[in-house]
Amino acid sequence: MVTMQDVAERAGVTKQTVSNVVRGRGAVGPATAARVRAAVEELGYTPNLVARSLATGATRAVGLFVPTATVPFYAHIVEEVEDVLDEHGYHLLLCTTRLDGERAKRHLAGLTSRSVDALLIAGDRDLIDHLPLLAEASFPVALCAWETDTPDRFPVVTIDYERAGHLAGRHLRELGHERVAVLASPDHAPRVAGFRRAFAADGLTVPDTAVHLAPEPTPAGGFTAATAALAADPGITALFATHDVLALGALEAARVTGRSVPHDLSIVGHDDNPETGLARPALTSIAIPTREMAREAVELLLRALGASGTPANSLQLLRPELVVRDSTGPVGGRPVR
Amino acid sequence: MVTMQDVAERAGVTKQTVSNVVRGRGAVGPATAARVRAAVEELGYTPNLVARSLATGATRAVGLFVPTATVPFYAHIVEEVEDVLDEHGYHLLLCTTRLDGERAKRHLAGLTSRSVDALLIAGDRDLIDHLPLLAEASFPVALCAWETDTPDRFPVVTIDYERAGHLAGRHLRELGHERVAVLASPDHAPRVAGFRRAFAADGLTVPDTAVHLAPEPTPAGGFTAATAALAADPGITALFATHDVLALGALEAARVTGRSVPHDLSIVGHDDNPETGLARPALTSIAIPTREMAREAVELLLRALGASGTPANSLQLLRPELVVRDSTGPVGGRPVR
DNA sequence: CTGAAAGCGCTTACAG
DNA sequence: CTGAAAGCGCTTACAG
Repeated sequence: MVTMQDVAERAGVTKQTVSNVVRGRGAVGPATAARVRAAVEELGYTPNLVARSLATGATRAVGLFVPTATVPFYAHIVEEVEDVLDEHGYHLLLCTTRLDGERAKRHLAGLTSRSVDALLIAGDRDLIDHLPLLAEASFPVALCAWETDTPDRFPVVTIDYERAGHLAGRHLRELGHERVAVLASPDHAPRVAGFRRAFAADGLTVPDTAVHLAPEPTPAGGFTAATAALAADPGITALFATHDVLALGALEAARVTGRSVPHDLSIVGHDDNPETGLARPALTSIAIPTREMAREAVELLLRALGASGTPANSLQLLRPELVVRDSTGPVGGRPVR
Repeated sequence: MVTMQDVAERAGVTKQTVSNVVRGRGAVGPATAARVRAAVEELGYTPNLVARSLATGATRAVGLFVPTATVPFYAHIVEEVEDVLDEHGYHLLLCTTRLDGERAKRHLAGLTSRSVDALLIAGDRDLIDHLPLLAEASFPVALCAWETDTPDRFPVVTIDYERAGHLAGRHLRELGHERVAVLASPDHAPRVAGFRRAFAADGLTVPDTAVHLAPEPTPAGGFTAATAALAADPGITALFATHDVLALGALEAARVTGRSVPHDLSIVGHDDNPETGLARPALTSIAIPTREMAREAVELLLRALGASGTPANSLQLLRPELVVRDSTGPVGGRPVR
């Protein structure tokens, strides 16, 4: 491996000068600089980043924890984080925790030892018990995509999930729906609360018995929950699924029970997952600014790196938006004719 | 930050001894070791990985290039790679290239400078032009998930895609299909070739006019291609989609043209993507051992790290399997009654 | 079983 | 504008 010293000898200067030229800093005469650059070229010199890191105390790498990479929501976060890092010349160290707290802890310990300059934790509940370990971390830490029990020790950039639920509820209210049900994943309490608030504003109640937990966050789970909801109260005219994949199952349940969507049953999803774009009828959903959220979180971290070192401890809420498509319509919307 | 020297002073030994205790190597007396461990505990010492890397020349990090993280196939590769690395105490440095050759090149340059111990490139055509840069890399490089134009400079672990196409073709032949069409993505020539071989074995030809390129790897692209195929030859009884998402579009095209699947039209997909499990009828597909492939590739790299340094330059082909479900049936299968 | 020395390849002040 | 020195925190032989 060719070192800075080799280049220096070749160019007839000292390695300090080579360092200056390579980094484009410090004052170097144009003739000297040219000579150094030529030597770099001839020798095929490339600086040893590890040595640089040891000297500067910065690795130019940022760690990212996500629960998994196979769920599109997190895959988009990964890509956006990488984009921002790339723009700033940083590398991405990825850790997926896969519902495994021990694994999460192990990775955390590994990263803590100076191998990253900052750490972003995206919606990772596997890590929540180990968060105290980070209290004494020597680098900035931020959280994003956090829905419930938001830790207050670190800055958080997330979605206003309560508002998301409210958007869904208000949309159904504006269409005149009164008897409705909710298909929810266990972690989605804020969405459900927001949904209820929209009904409460009109003096209506969404009872606990109308909230059906999906056994798993898949179309099959949504099918099960929707079937249960329809059986519990066959008179409902609309369904709010706190996740698009659950809405997919609800669509199937409507089909099986002979209900036409949206004429007999309106369905509104959540996340506006592009991967569910093939659903028919096209799903009305709540769009989540996932990539913007990830970007804000990384930039917050990177700003802290440039400045004081610790980011301002704040909670930033990104706003979701209602996207109306074909799966929702006015109550009693079936053409009478 | 507390250093090894601090621990040494506290324990009344030299830092070399601390090093030995921390790494669990070298011979240290039990009493001394206990004293050192206590000092580590009290001071909250954690070794500086960067310094260790500079001294040892190993970073215990492996780089992975993938085209994107948002396609499930690659997301699974990412997770499997990370699993294997985790088992061996390595970290994952992730780079997605996103159809951007310049970006790929930039990342490659960044990683080459000693910041990874090995590099795995998964099906990344964005990188193919820059592969020569790696010829002089000081660390082992391997490729996986490569379908066409497999570079022969590096070891490759991939899928036997030709065999995958053959499995699809043979399955349709066994069901008696003779007039068929193929919906293909441009990069999937080997799958198409294998498919044809199955027909050629029986003296049948799948003409070029029966191979329809999908404009994009999405259900919409599959719909377009399938519609074209059905218009070009309304008499076909089966369709092979070289990608499950294309098969999804084909299902829709069958519906639109009033064909019942599998009675009027058999459809076989490729990849056995779990995310397409909601298709109705359930899709017959070719299952790809994605995670096994990723595991083999990383382990090959890790083995090289332990041994000589350069892995044996070989081509390893993992075998796909046919998974029969409800979208394929015997030709002329519509019940007559 | 323990210690003193040299070195990994760079950067950061500080003289000239 | 250029050079000699010290140091980043660890590990690797090598003496004792």
